[in-house]
Amino acid sequence: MANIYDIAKQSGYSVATVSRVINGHKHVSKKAQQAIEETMTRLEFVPNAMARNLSFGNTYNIGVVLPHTKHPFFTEILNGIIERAISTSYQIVILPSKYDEDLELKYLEQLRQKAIDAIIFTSHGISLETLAEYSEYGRIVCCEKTNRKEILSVYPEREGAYVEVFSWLKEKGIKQMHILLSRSYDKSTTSQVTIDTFRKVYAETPHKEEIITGIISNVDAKEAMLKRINAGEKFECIFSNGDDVASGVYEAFLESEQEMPLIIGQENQISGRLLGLPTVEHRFKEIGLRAFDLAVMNQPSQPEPIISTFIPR
Amino acid sequence: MANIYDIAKQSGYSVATVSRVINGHKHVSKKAQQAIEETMTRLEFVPNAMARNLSFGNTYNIGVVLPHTKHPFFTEILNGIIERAISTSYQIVILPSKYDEDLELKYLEQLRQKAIDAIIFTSHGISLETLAEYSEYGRIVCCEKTNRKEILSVYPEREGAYVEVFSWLKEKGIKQMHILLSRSYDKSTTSQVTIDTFRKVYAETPHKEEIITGIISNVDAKEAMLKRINAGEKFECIFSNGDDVASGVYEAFLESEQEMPLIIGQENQISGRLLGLPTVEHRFKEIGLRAFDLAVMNQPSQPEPIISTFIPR
DNA sequence: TTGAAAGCGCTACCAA
DNA sequence: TTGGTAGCGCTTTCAA
Repeated sequence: MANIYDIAKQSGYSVATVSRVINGHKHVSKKAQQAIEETMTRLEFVPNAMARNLSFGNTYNIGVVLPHTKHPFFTEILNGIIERAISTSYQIVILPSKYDEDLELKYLEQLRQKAIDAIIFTSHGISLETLAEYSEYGRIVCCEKTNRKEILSVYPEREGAYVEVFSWLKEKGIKQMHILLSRSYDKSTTSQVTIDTFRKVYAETPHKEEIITGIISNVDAKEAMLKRINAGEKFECIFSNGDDVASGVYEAFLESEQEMPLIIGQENQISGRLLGLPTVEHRFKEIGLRAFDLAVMNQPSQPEPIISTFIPR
Repeated sequence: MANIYDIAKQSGYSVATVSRVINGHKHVSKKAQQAIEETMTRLEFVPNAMARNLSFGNTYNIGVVLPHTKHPFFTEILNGIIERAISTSYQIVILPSKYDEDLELKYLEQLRQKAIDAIIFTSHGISLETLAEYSEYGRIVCCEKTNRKEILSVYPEREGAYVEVFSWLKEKGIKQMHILLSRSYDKSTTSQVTIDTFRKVYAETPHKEEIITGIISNVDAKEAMLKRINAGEKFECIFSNGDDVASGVYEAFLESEQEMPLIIGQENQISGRLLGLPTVEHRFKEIGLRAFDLAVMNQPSQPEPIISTFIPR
């Protein structure tokens, strides 16, 4: 593979001039430019990306930390990021985490090693303190509300929509409610908002046994519900964390021939529409679009809410 | 940021020895190792990833070309790739293409520029000839059946399942069939297999008007079907390219209060299960797992089929 | 407008 | 076991 020295030698100019041509800089004579370009195409020269990055000091890589890809929160944010990246010179590097703190730390180290220019945490197992510590090595954006100024933030503003849902349910006369969550209250701000909003609207704390965590997929939901149904538990209303999840709940009741409770979904997915379930629409893709902008831009910014809406059905 | 020279100076050893410690090489005294490691932690030193890559001559980046992320074929393959990559030292770089040949060429150039070590095409707009030409710069794997030995290949073997589907439909007495496709016959091997298998089983060529292309999402399907229903077209059976797509078809008929035709889905998605539609299960995730292995390994290999199965309902 | 040479930060060969 | 130094391939400053 030809390198810049070969081009210099064969064209009769210096590497400095060749470099100028490569980068389209001024102060190169027409003659030199033509000779060099001719030589480059003749030798099928392409500049080595790594070497350029080393010289420039940046990588044009944006890392995206994903715990998994089983929930639209993550896949939709990723889609937004990808869509936004396509017309830029930046590339998206996937950093799968499984919420593993060691892995997340490894990725933060990559920021320090300048293997990536910026990092987007769609979610994080590691503490915000630790994230903040690494912000000196590159931009860090987080898809949750955080008030630390070192961390850029764009997040779904769920509370308004949740207030609507719970008020709607209360008005309907719903007394008992099961809540399906992906992660526990102490680990997830989403879980916190959900429960806190319930508490606010209903003016009571949900029973521990009525909060079911560890539910991510349709199958998780179906299995968890079947178990409880078979144990004789009764259900009036189920507030789930996704339409696909809600469908799993629906299937569990259908299969065990129990009376169908009122099921609420989220994400406005196809499954929820087919079953006619009320749902909450979150604009995750927009969060991705915005997260990319924040990762690339240099200005600090306020946490940016992206508003969710309730879709009754 | 401290570099290897700083460590050398402060620890009293040379950069060569520091490098040996970084890479865990032999022939370093306990004393030297301790002194150097102490200095590294004291100065918060981390080796620069770009510089190492430049020296080593590889990047540990695998590029994955995705036309879009609206169909499980792409998202599931990507999931498989990610799952497989997580325990390796390789990273996944997303290369969105929209089937745009210029973009795809740009990505192949990155292979030449050594910005990525290997590239996986989940699908391609560019010709196999061109792909083959670039194979000298890095491993190229393609998620479709190709007989060129320069290109590694792992693909869904659909024909067997399609024979089953069409035979099943024929036995049921289905005479007329509409076929929904993502891309046209000449551009997509999937479309070719679909139509060729229909032809084989039914011993007749499908009517041009009964082949509907450009259908990728649920919404595409719903809109296309509504248009045709409103134009007075009649439907006996619809073979679609996905359960979510099939659901769009279902919704169109439901909305326009027409008699529901027999609808066949694919991908075994939640939506198809909820509607009780027959479907074809493709093991896309496995294709992703395997594609990653091929991209990382150095041995050439035969095209590898991953068998699809028909799920009647 | 051009070129020499000093970076960028690290690896690995060859001597010692 | 160590160190000197020539790479890896490119950019950029400083002189000319």
